[in-house]
Amino acid sequence: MARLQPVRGTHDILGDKAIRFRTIYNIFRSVAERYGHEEIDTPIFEFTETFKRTLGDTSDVVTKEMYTFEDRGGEQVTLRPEYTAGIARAFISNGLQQVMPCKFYSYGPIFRYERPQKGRMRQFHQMDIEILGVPEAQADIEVLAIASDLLNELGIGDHITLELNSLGDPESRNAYRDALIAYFGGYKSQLSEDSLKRLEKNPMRILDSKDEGDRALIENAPRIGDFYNDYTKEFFKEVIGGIEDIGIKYEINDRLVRGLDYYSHTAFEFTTDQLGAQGAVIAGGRYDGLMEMMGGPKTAGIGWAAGMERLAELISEDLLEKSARPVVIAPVGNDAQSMAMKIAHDLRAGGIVVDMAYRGNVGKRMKRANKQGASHAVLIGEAEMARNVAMVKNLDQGSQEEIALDKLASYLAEQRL
RNA sequence: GCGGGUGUAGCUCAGUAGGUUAGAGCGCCAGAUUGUGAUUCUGGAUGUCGCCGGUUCGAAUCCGGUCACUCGCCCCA
Repeated sequence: MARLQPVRGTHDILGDKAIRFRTIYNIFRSVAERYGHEEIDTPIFEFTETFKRTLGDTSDVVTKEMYTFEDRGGEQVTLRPEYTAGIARAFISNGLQQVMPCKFYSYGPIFRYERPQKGRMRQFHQMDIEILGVPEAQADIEVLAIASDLLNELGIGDHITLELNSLGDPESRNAYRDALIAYFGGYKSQLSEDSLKRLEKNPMRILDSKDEGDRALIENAPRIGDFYNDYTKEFFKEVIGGIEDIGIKYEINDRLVRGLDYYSHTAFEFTTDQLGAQGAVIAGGRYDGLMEMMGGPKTAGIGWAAGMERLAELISEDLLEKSARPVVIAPVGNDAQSMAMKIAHDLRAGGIVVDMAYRGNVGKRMKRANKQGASHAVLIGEAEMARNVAMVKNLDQGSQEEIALDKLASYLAEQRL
């Protein structure tokens, strides 16, 4: 136990947890496909440069959280710390601007070297949604609608708040940025150490600070809404109107920001207060500047990522997909055993879930069948074999009946409806 | 990366003025019942007391370190 432990911040997914993951993923996929999204699966690692370019050299993810290593060929590669960069790269690599718009969904592991905590692991799983090539606000609305539908179908919509903001187009955003630098620049002596650094590299991130001294300053800091130009105002209005029309509740949070330059317009987070410090369950935004920054054609983009582990903690037991109850075959004696395998095979070919009670006397095997949650036990011994029948016991009712082997599949199929 | 809490059987946990072979419930295995399952009864195995080192005649218990989990900071999904 001490020796064979998993790497810090990684977990085995089995049992109840695996069922939760599967349940959530299936709902996610069905919602995404209903919106016309198709599956994309990009490699789990990329050239390190891909992430550095997209995430920026100042972000925490790039500067201290990436799993980066040199492969045997001397290439610097990185386990993906987020989805968007890989999908954007795939878009460019595959020349997908020819087939725009592209609506994708994806699911898989993500890696970040962070201090593990509840809801925060080093290998965790995200579901991802992206729309590429749609600069219109309709994409923003659809992407939010997918998130909202997903949460509702997971039965947790009521416990989650959508916080929404607009970062504006580049013009609005730059004006705001300058105003922030001017404002906080006047209080340098009062800013926390972290925020001082942000002032130079990423002034909008100061708004995220939880430092008490900072918070007082932030209270009176300029508001982004005052810097929106007409286009930005119109765009934001359209997004808000669109989600109101389909009944999505939201709260405007004008302190919700994304520090990186390629973000614009819509930014949002779905958060819950039920997971402690790690409250964001889905987060995303519009990144119209990203493709160009990566060296591709200028292409609008918007998307979000959802944390599988966090959602898995929130959903109710009732939602879980129960696996089908098996029919368990209990042979008695060596001859029956080989025949049992054949019978099992035939039943399985007919779509029936069949398990075997592998060993022991009849009592033991029945006990086994019960433990496996079987609906029926199929008993085959010498007496039955001689007459080409099987004894089929309904484990819920305790009744049993002799059934001819060639009728077994149809009998069970009917019984188990 | 910083600060606090925790670490005993597969699971949930008892077990401190340091004292023989470390406990309970659940679960697991076997038998009562060699052709009939959830009950019941009987019996059994649970284990480097997270790991390494120190103090001591003697450490699950005290001390130091380390690893992991956990809560907060940070960051985010």
